[in-house]
Amino acid sequence: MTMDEKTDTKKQILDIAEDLLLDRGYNGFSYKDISDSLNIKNASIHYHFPAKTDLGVAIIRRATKRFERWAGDIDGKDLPDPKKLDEFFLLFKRFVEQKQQICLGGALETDFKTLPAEMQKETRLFISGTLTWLENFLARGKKKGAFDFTGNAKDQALLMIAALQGVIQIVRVTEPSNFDAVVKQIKRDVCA
Amino acid sequence: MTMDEKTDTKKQILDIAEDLLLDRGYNGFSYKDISDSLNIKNASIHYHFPAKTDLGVAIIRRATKRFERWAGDIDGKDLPDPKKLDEFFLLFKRFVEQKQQICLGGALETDFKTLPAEMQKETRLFISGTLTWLENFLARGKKKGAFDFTGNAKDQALLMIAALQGVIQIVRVTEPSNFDAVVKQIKRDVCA
DNA sequence: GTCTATACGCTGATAGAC
DNA sequence: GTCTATCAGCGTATAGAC
Repeated sequence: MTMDEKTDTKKQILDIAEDLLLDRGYNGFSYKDISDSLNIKNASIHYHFPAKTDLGVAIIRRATKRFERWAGDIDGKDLPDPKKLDEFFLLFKRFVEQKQQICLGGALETDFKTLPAEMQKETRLFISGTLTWLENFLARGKKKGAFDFTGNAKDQALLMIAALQGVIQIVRVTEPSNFDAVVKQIKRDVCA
Repeated sequence: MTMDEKTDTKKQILDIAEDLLLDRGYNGFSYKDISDSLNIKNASIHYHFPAKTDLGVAIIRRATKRFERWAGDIDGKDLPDPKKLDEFFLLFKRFVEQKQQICLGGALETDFKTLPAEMQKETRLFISGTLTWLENFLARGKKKGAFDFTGNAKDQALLMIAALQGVIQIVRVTEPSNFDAVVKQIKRDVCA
């Protein structure tokens, strides 16, 4: 009922499209996949998102805002830093558990060279937002003594996100337990 | 001139297709892309590889054999283990440096759910070959005292390959130097 | 907002001449 | 081995009725 509330259909399209993107990559799904899934016609999708690029951009922007909200929440919470880090891991673990999907960053980076310019731009914003948050979180935690790792926070953040993104993909062809194995290994290198 | 020597065209097709796969993903290139690049017609590609699946399988099998050859060479060489590890990192670094491509494993895992069954099978073989080699290499190195890391060799191998695969993708949307940053960070955690 | 109808290029693929 | 010709189906996308 609020001013900026999305129509139900528009939100459903976004949800299904995001699901398909994490499942099959940007070039692996079509408007028909979405319309079939919603029992509507492909032309209806074009009403809400004139071109596939618009849909792609909308998915990334929504995910960016979602992460910013999550980060704001976490930063405001009164929790020990290692617990907060676990929450961060959980963000990735959900992909593995539910549907063996991959994370948005990995999906977009893999298809990067085939993406329209606007999507490439949004992809960079999404990634740098995640990296920056983790870097700052780790730096503050190290100063407080909650974390203890070698090297600077930026490199450590990079290693962690790269590893999480990578295992999620590897899990698809090996076994789900590999995700926890990597998390365990990361924690050993980072926790005081 | 030898019995099993490939025709020149067949090899060129394989080379270009592999290049496109690492650049754009399996669903991001077509027979036309290959034929244009070779100044031949798309029907000619079908002579060498009747279906795209055949081409995909051939790419993975060749990469698997290539890695097995590399691993055999390295294992036979008289080099200190850390130098051998550097050679392994170099395998990944080449992708970043040359064309900002991603590694074969990452490309196939991302598209995994859209791949034909035979390609899925070959993908699993390729990945497990790489993981197994690194695991054994790290285990032997630790026993010798060349490496010193916490946790078991299997988890450490997983973390390393996941991180390498992940940064290669992240580099596409950030900066190439991030690859070296992650390698540096890994080495700190693994070298004695 | 959703529909029908339609455009049109690209995709993987085949038949058959050279 | 490579070509021409051709195919059916799918992809994104638009026009216009309801």
